[in-house]
Amino acid sequence: MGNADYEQLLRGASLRVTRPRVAVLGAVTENAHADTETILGAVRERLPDVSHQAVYDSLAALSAAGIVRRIQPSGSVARYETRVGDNHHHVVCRSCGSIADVDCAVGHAPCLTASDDNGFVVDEAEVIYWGTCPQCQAAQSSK
Amino acid sequence: MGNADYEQLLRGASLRVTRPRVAVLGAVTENAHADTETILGAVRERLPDVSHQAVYDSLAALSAAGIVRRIQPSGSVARYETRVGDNHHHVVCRSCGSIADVDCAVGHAPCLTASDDNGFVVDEAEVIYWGTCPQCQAAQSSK
DNA sequence: GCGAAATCCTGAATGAGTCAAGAAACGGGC
DNA sequence: GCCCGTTTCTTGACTCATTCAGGATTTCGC
Repeated sequence: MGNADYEQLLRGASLRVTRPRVAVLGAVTENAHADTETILGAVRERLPDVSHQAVYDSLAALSAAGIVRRIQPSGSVARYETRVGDNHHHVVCRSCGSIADVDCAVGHAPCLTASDDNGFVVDEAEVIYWGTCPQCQAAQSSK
Repeated sequence: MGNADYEQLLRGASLRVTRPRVAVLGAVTENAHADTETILGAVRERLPDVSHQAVYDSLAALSAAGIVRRIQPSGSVARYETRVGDNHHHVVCRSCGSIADVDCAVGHAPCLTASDDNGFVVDEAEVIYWGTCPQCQAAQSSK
């Protein structure tokens, strides 16, 4: 994906096209599930003088527009990804915190229907699987 | 539930029975989905001189033992509940942050099976429904 | 190009949560 | 019922992701 594509995405969401935003979008695309610090580093490879504040603002704007998705498993800092709108979920490693994508197990949005919603109007279901990643399994069994 | 019951729970989990722990357990039981500050306040009604550190330590010990469950939706502080082991999930209001329980929509632990686990060994699936609570719906429609 | 509005920068503040070291409490064994 | 080793609690300081504020720049419709 080139910068032109990112600009398209931004314009399509009625967002102003600024260099920090394009760079943030690129950084998030190339670093799935990255935390803010990693994104900041990646953005500075493209645009050395961005402030961390601009990155926070951009991420907030992109999240609000639905272009990026913010995920934050318990005990972790915020992480971001650009794969949105396809109903996929995440596995998180309890020991190292790494995250991987998981397509929804049971077809299309079955988990979206709560049996008793207590009067809430539900618009999204988020699933987080907790477990141990292959690396950590190997590390533990070799002890 | 009386303190004797809480003591039983603690002993059953091979945890030492201390007054802060009993008080924390009581506070979490009576304040479902409460954040740490609320729990601290409730604990101090029973035991005025507990330190906040003792509450953090107790919550960590109880969580590790599986007696309480820690939940932390994105953008929220940590919250705790005592209803564990029954595969229920949560609805979170996007505008006020309130949380309600939801029994699993599709029977027993269906969401526990990821379609492709990327080599992860999954031991738990956590589902968070995002939406708007009745109060916030009313507040928004009356604007 | 021009100007209003949005966005970005610099720099400081917030606050949930953690760390550390010594004091006190728990509970198994006598 | 008391002792002792270990766990837990207290006090107090500290970390660090994230947010807030005010002024300077940039964007984009006209």
